[in-house]
Amino acid sequence: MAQTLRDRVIKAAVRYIADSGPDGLSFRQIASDAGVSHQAPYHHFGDRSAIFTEIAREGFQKFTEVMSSPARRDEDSNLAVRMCERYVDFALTNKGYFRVMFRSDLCQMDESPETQRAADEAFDTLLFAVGEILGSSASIDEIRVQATAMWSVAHGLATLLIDGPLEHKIGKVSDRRTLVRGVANRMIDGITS
Amino acid sequence: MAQTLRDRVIKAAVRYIADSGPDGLSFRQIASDAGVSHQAPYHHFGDRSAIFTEIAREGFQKFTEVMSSPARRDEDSNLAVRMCERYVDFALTNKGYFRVMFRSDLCQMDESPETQRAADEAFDTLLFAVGEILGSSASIDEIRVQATAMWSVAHGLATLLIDGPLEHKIGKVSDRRTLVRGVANRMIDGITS
DNA sequence: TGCCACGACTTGACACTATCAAGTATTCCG
DNA sequence: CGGAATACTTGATAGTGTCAAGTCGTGGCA
Repeated sequence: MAQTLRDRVIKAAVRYIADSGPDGLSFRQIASDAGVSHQAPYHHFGDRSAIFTEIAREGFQKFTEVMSSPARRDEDSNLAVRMCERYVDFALTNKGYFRVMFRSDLCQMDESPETQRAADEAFDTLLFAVGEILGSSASIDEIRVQATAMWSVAHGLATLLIDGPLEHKIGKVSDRRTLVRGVANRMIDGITS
Repeated sequence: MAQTLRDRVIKAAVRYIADSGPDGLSFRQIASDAGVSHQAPYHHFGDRSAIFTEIAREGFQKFTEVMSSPARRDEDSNLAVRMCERYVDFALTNKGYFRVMFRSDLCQMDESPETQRAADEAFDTLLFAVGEILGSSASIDEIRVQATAMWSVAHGLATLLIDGPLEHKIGKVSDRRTLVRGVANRMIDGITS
């Protein structure tokens, strides 16, 4: 099954970003790796930032799928902990996407309703989960603050693990799962108390 | 008082990063803005990544100062909440530094012991604070997990506010301070319970 | 069948970038 | 006085994003 050039370009870009970050990404390099002229990718993506925007869109889509899938047996039974774990897992196994998704300086959301919508959908799954955790008695405002808290802790942990000095600071993170559950549980105690 | 070219270059770079992110930063543009030849900055910083490394070093230094300064009257009396607030405040008022400090793909810590040390020192102030919060009965492991949790929530909140879609998602963050305190308090409830 | 429009790509050019290499001018020190 | 170090400059090279103008095949329609 022949992959289109468009797909190959995105795939190569995501791989590169996962390895070396988005900054040094070169359209021309990717084109030459794919064995096409330097303008071929340009035909599929208006400009350099467009490919980031598209990667973000796909990323949010994958993210939503992961976050809203039914619980598996090997996952924590607590919804909040599970969300946290999935968030971090997603980030670490999809570095190439994750590193782009939250970079408003890279991708121009305002020019891509599709990416905007994908991001909204992702956040909605989070809001929905927090609503379930807090129960029907919680106010909208309360849900928003709690969702922000949950999002923050998962996002912070993920970014610190990916790009930050966390590993270097707390010693070898030999068992990431335990760390994530530990952190999430502290958080959850705060939320549900 | 004549600022050295080195200082002017860093200042201009930090300002640019705060406005537009680190990616498009151009050595040559900065040089020409400063009215010097395109190689002048190159003389002070071995290469492009060296300026990021230096910005990170200064950033961590400022960060440590902010985090370890004595409590002011207008700050929250709870140490954990105060640390959280300061963290986010620092990030938002020092975007140019913050955007670089945690980007291991941009600055090569491993080649700069000074930056490495500055980062270590920053984390130590955090560990110290968590130690105080938990009291002397807490184990080292417990302190590390709690410190990671606190760091994660503050870091996540800060990055989401700076680069992320948070503002767009939870509506206008009209009173950031209230949001940060709200989030921090949820976290703290978890930690101290 | 003939034609032509359009998508997918190529080729060429331009301005811009980081970086290497080799200058120059000043200052400070033995 | 000499020379080494410091703080630059000028010049050149390779690589970059992007504009503009091709080419080439395939599908649809007369």
